[in-house]
Amino acid sequence: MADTILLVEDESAIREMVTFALERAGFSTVATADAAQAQAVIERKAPNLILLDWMLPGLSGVDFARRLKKEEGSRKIPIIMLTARGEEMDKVRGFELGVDDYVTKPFSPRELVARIKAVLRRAAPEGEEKPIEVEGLWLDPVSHRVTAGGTPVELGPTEFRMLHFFMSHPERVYSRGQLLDKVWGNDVYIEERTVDVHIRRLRKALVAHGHDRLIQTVRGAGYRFSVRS
Amino acid sequence: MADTILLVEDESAIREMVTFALERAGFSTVATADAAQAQAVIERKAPNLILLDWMLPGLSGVDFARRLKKEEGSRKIPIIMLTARGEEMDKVRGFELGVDDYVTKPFSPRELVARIKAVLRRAAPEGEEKPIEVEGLWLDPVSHRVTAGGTPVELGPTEFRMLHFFMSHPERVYSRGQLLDKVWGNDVYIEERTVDVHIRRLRKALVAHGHDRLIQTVRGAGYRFSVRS
DNA sequence: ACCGTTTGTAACATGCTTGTAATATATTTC
DNA sequence: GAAATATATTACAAGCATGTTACAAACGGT
Repeated sequence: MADTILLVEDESAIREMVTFALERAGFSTVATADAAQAQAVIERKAPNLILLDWMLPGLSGVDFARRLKKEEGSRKIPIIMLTARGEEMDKVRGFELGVDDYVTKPFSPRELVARIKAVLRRAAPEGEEKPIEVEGLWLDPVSHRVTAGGTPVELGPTEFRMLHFFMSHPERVYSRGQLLDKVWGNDVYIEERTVDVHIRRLRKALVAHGHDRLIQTVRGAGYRFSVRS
Repeated sequence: MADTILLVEDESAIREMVTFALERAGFSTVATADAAQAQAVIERKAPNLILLDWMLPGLSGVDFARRLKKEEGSRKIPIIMLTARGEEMDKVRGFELGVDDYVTKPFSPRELVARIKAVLRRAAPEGEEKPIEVEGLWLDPVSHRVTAGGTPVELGPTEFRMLHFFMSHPERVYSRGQLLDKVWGNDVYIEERTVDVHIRRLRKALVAHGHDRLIQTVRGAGYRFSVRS
């Protein structure tokens, strides 16, 4: 679930400072010193955002950014440029390249983190998610609300995500492992039995209006959300 | 939230002069030399106003303005044309394009800033003028006043903007980060937890008439303004 | 320059959520 | 029918998200 940030910066002092700040802010970070290494990381790890130093040995940050924005695989990854003071005048050129934001050195860790979050927020599709309905059970992703026959259903965050996933993928069995991936995130280390507990909590919240029957156990396989009994 | 002005001007001397004047007047500015670069900046930064030179290399200012007023994404951005003396006769044509004002070279920085402010003032109140009411809670953007059941509610500026935003976007969850973007502005970098404090202040001001229940916490997601409990 | 107000942050308090383990119940297998 | 296996249920403590308060810096008007 944690976003991965790739930092491309040749000065090791800045690299360490930034890495430390990002890790503390809950990001997963990878740091490289030049474009070549960075390219390898991008292909292997598919980072969610790239922090790119303006001046780099070998291929410059500007050229590298241009190349990234041309390649199909990396075009959509947001880029934040790290520039020194005197380089500010070239901002236009950067924006023309499709760079998403700039941070001018020296910068505070807080500002950097805030800008990263802002860019990630803007990059994320502000989904026009429509409410889902099944047999009088409504789930509205926008208002983050669930109602059964008009009356509100109280759900914890995990149960909400789980129900949301189930309702958008009905009539299909998911193993506990798959549910951990889909509902919790790709890189979590949790007991598979824990899924049972959350299934229980979800059913408990739905039982008042009889909607718990929609959450079905498939013995030996996992769970399924289905209208048919 | 400082307004961002995009300047499109091919003469670098004028570009620097105007940039300096605008920065000193508290605007955030981006300058480009031609229409192609400007287009990129518009898409990235969504400036609040565009200063457009009448004569430009490549696509002329007139043609560029026409295109901007045709595109959905840029139609609403006000445009001020920079013209030399002899070109005044064409003003009529320009106003037909939907250009908002003209400034004739040579102009004083003071005059330019004044015109920009005037245009922004005229453009800003776009439909967000009417009072909003929810369950006896009134917010009037014009008089900048809030009343609950007839009696006035004391709010700080930030709380007012926040309530205004909430009341015009009800039944929808906003994360702390989104609220920072929407209520504080795009270029401000503040701790997300600060949102909590302002939520608290807003609730405190509304509690006297029981309207604090409209500001709802959605655990793990953010806050929501909603009539329903 | 002064004073009251507003604002952002830190620190502390509180309540909910969550993952796990332990126990109970159901289903299959032999 | 007993053992083996799979799922259901419950209880709980540790962690985490949010609520709340206090305070100092910044701001705005005079």
